[in-house]
Amino acid sequence: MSNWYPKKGRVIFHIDMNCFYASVEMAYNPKLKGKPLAIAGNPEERKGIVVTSSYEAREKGVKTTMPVWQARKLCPSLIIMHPNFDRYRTASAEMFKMLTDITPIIQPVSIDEGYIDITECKHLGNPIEIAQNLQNRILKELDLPCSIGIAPNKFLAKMASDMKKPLGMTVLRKRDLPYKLWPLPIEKMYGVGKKTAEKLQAIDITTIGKLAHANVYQLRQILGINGERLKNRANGIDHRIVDPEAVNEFKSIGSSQTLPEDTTNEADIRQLLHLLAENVERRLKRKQAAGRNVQIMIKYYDHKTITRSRKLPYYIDKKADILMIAKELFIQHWNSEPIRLLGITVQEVEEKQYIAQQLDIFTYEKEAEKEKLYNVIDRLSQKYGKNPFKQMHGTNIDDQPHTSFQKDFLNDYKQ
DNA sequence: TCTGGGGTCCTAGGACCC
DNA sequence: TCTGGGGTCCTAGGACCC
Repeated sequence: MSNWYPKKGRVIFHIDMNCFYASVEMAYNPKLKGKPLAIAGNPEERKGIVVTSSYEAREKGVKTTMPVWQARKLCPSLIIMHPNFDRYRTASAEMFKMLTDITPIIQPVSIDEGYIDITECKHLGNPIEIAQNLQNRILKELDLPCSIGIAPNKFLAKMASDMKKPLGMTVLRKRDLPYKLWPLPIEKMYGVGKKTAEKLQAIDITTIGKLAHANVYQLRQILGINGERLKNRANGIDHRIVDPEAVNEFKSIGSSQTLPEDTTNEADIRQLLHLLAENVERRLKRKQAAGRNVQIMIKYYDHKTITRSRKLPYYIDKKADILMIAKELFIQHWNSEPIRLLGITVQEVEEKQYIAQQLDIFTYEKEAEKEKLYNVIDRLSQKYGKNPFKQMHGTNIDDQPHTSFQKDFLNDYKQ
């Protein structure tokens, strides 16, 4: 193991918290240590699946995304807890704060993992020492185990942190590839999922090493541009930088939920759409952002899923606006079959401070209102072949048969 | 008794303009 | 008369990750 920084090139860490949610619960309540523990969303309902589990549970075959009933069968003594997201967010924030004592070049990837670039941290010691100290500190002060991958780029650091768990520390340099990376089965490679693995296996690419030496034209043919990229990664080539800004550049904000049971009940559906729009509004507000594309997702009883979206000529962030578009899309595209899950996502999201510069706020609101009204009238007339304007402002809205959706929709608009 | 909820990125086809 | 091709935008779906 080299104790020296490379003469050229970077030194990247990938820090990966082990069984994060389960470990946080164990730090919080040490009596749970050494026991099979699973964190699962709504264990009593059908959507209850295992989100994370302790190593003791994994030994019994409990896996992430496994339905709770199945996990219980495999491990009758399994302790099941609801997720305490506030707890996890706090622990995560404390962990990331420790990283700032090493370098400001930090890129969080999710609540429990992130990259740092320590190329310019020679004053803190060699990479091994820095990693060791960090791992010890996280364990000592937060009572949380992590694995650290040390490599010249992000991809290798990511693969390295995965090689030893828990409390692992793995160096993966270019010269280590032939014996540390290449023997791994292709499906272990980051970026290769089930589908890609199947395609690669079909042409006898069964290990990362075989991918590293594969014909690039053949790869491009079956995987497109991604084939080339994967081959480069397998050869240890990855020029992506550790970007501290990336975390602020969110592009969409969505909320989705599985219903307690498959349904065609319009009241239930309407209620859920309200809830989803409210969630999205709240999270947009929290980020001081707005978006100009609304997408709905409908997953039917048979898991067939459709998405339908509409781009808007203005930015929105209010529940009523989000809901209006979502409902229109829903009415237009629901095929009346039982629904399992609904989702609303606002896309093309920008922080308001950047949007405000585009248009003076008065013009913006006026134009937006006008545009919205025209669009609504247009689409309603197309759909119902009547003059919807008369309905909206008329007195006899109940004279004609309306579905509850249409009524609800018009009510929303009048507000 | 199967299979959540939050995202990102890429592809492909059609509309439209020049 | 009967027709090219490039570029951009929009939409839908799919693959992948945690």
